[in-house]
Amino acid sequence: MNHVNKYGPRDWSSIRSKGLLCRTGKSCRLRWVNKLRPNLKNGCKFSLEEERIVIELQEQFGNKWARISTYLPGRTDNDVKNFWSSRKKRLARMLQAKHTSPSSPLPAKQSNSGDTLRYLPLTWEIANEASSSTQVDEQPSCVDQSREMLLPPGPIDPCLIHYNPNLLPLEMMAPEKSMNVDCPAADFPIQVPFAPTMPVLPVPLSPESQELVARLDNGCLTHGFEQEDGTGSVDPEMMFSQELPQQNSDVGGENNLAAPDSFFDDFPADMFDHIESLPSPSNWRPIPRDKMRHTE
DNA sequence: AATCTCAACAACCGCAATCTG
DNA sequence: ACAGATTGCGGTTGTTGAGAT
Repeated sequence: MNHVNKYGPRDWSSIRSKGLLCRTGKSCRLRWVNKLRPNLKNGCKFSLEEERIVIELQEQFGNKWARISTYLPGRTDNDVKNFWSSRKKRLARMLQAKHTSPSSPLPAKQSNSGDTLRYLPLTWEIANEASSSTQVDEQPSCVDQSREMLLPPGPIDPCLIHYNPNLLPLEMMAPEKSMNVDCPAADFPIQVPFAPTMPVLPVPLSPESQELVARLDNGCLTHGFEQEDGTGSVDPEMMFSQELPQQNSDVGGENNLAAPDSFFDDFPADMFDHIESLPSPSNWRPIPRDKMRHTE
């Protein structure tokens, strides 16, 4: 932290050469990016909204985690990557389970979703099993163990997506805006690319369930997209090319306001004065052994 | 209470791009 | 133009903690 305060988040190799730490500059940088950097949402689970963003952007960008993370304030590429691989593992397990016992009923937890579950386009999952691994990667599970249900990335009901075309990736935002991220994610002071409106239902349902019901009501899962007036269908790819930010394809391009690299460079010199500094050794207190974890 | 399973997280590794002398 | 150093990114693996059995 002191090094970053003094030199900014670069010149990592000098940390080692100056004997400050025995770690490589590379791992110092990683530690900074993933843990020490200010305004990270450490310990916060991905909100439904963040999950949706990841799913959408992963489909568009592929495994460009760094790029995707620029749309998720407070999340690092590592966060996104870990989140995605967790989902992938879950999906793999579930597909396998389905394969080995196709007639076996769903676990009680999942069948709690009750009638809605049987409307899901299960052929979607099965079809993807035969496709390439990347294809499978891009198509997360409809059914989630820990949460009741998560839907495939597409098609998404356009009525539920309100994309703000003025949105810029986090790195492009003015520092004072991007530095103001609070937990939980639902309280974003910053707009995220997708902000769905949840339908109001008489029965208390989880947000996930509400979303699912909304989609089912619109028949979007099985019939693709419909125009707002209900006539005809909309090509999902078409829709995404319109819905997703044009500037996405320009990230790193010449139209950028700022490239990620220059992000910190543009900060005022005293910016890091506000970053919590390490306590002096005299203030260190012993950490109970069972609480000890990667403290550095 | 002990053990097992699994999701989440942290860190390492290798590669590619970029920078610098 | 070139080589070495540095930085950034994505894949992978190891660790931990919580919940289930």
